Order: sequence, then C-alpha cells, then structure tokens
Amino acid sequence: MKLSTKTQSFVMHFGEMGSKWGFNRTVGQMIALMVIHEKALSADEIAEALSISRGNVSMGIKELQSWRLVQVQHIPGDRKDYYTTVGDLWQMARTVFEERMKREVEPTLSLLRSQLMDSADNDKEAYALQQMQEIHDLIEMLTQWSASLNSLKPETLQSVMKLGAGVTKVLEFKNKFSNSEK
Amino acid sequence: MKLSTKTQSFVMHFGEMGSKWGFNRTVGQMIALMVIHEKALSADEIAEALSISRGNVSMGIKELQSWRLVQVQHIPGDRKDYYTTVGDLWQMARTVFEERMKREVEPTLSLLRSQLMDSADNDKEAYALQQMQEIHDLIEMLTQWSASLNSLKPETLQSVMKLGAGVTKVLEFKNKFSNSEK
DNA sequence: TTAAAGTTTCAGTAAATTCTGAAACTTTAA
DNA sequence: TTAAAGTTTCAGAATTTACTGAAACTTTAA
Repeated sequence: MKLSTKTQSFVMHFGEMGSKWGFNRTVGQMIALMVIHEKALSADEIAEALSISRGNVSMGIKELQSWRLVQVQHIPGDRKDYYTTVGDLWQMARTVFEERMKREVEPTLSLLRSQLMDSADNDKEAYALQQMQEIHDLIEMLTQWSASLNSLKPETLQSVMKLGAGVTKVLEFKNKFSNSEK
Repeated sequence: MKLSTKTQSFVMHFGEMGSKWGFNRTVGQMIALMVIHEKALSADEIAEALSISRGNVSMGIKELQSWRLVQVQHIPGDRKDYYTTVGDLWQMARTVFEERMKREVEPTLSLLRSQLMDSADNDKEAYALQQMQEIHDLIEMLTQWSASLNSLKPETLQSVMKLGAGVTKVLEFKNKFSNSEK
C-alpha cells in the first residue's frame, strides 16, 4: 500500500503530534491512516503502509481499542481481522475527549478527595489544603459541565457552540424573563 | 524545606501526571509546589524541597515561564530571584488551556489548511481530503468556541458552566422568542 | 574594579519509552 | 488430527527524553 504525498504528510503529522495527544508516534500514525482510508485495513497493510513491525502494529491496535477508537471488522470468507475507526469524526472527537478526561483528570480528582478527607496540622498545611480544595472544585465544575455538554446530541451541541460567547446574552435575557415571571 | 506528607503526595502526584498534561515529571512537581506554597520560592529552595539538581530547576523554571505560569519576584535587599505562580487558580487553568491549544491544536490546523490548498489526484485522495476538511472544520469550530468562552470574565464563565446542558432550554426559549418577535 | 555570590548552560549520563523480530500461541481447512 | 496460515506476546535493542553537575557567565557590594 503506497500513500500519496498529502496522505503521507497527514499521517506523519499525526505521528509527531501523537505524543501531545496521549499516544505514541506509531499509534498516532495508525489512527490517522485509518481515518483517511475509507476501507478497513488489515494489520499487515498497516505495517506495510507505515513501515513498522508487525508486533508494533498489534500493540498499537490494542492501544486504540482501549481508547474505543478502533474496532474489528470481518470480511466473509476471509479469516483475517480488518480494522476501522469507530463512528464518525464527531463521535471520535467526543471519545477522545472522554478518554482524556478519564486518564488525565479523574486520578487527580480522586487524589484530591482523599487528601481533603482530614484536616491540617499547621498554618502552612492549611494554606495547602485550601488550594487543593479550590483545585478540586474547579476541576469538578469543568468535569460536570463538559459531561453535560457531551451528553447533548451532535446537532444541539453544534448550535450551542455556534452561539459562542453569545450565551451570555441569552443568559441575561433568561434572567430578565425569570424575574418578570415572579 | 521539608514537606508535610499531604503536601508531599500532592507534589508527587503532579509529577506523575505532568507528562499527561504536557510537561515532564519535575516541571509538574515544581508547579504543584508553587501552588500550595504561599510565599515565593528561590531556585535553591525548590531544588532542596524536591531533591533535584540546581540545573534541572533552572530548566524547569524556564519551561514554566514559557507556559506563562510562573513569574519572578524580588525581595528588597535580596538579590536572589524568587518564583511564584501567575494569577489565581482560575487564571492558571485558562492559561494552561490556551497554551495547550497553541501547542496541541494550532500546528494541526495549519497543516490541514496547507493540505487543503490544492485538490485531489484520484478517488482515494479525494476521500482523504474530504476527511481532512471535516477534521479542519471541527477543530476550527471547537477553537473558536473555546476562545470566545475564554474571553468571558471568570464569573460569567462560571455561571455559563453552572447552566450546563441547561443552555439548550434557554436556546429553545430564545428561538421561540425571536420567532414571535418577527 | 574585583571577587564573591548567584545564576545559567550544556555535554555527557541515566532513565524511560518505544520498537523489533522471533517464538509461542490460536485458528481453520483439508 | 494436523499442519499451514494467521495472530499475539515479550525480551532485549534502539531511540528518545530527562537529569546531573561542573564550568561559564552575570551581578553587585565593597
């Protein structure tokens, strides 16, 4: 499988960025390849297209499956496994977001909760705990907010986003209305 | 400088998570230390508290300055540099968000734009380009939306967040209103 | 102006992560 | 049942990233 120049640089770029997005180079390349390739790919095709070892592909697929980004597809009469991305791009973006929250935020929330269980021994620690409390509250708020938005259906979410900072106007309006109601 | 047990585990946790958040272990520990320590710290104090080399602290400070998270503070009659976090925790969260967008998203947007400049040579490439266009549009929408929210003042942003998925109700209401106006 | 105190840099080393490839394991058609 | 095709695992090699510590540089008080 030969990649066109444009395809090639797209795939390589996702490799470079991969580490910033929570996976390693080859995993980044793999998901990029699957996204721009309409048909499902076998592990061998992936290895060939990216010039990486068969073992590495297998590791990468496992990783992408743990991210819920890739799934197996079977072709009748062919016992090979073929892999494709799960859902459309919107769905994938949501999934990546959810998984990153789970991996990057949840462990911290749970550490903070346990630290905040008991109280401070001295002034210095009191300040530290106060900061931890603030961080906890902030993260929790962001988490709940994003979870509630993520539960909207794509179209709705899209119109909310289009509104942008315009929400505030709607907010003011809502306040005015609910006041006049009383 | 000796750290209490709670402080210690907070700092170490930020070290572990650091890599998932875009910096390395010691940089993560450093920012955690500064956040829970009320007074500004000298490089030597940081090195001692974390048992890391002086050179490493210097590197880490440079990194945190490039993230706009840490600034120098001078104490009259003392020629040493002391370091503190920039702004309150809300401000820091915004800054981290902005910097991560800049580092994790902008390069991809710009690659996609350049790829989309010219057209496809064949069907396979046409599909690839179509996917790239979709990714581009999606990222751009998210970017603009988050930028517009980030421009709100903290209190406003907070009430928008508290509203959560409730925005949709307000949205419907707004639609009804603007229709009846016409 | 100088020397002591403070700060930064960076070459080399250490540690962590990623990748390869061969061996072990699994599946299925004959 | 077996052997060929397909798949997965994992120990060690390669690569990348982080860290140390000593040397170079900068600042300032005398």
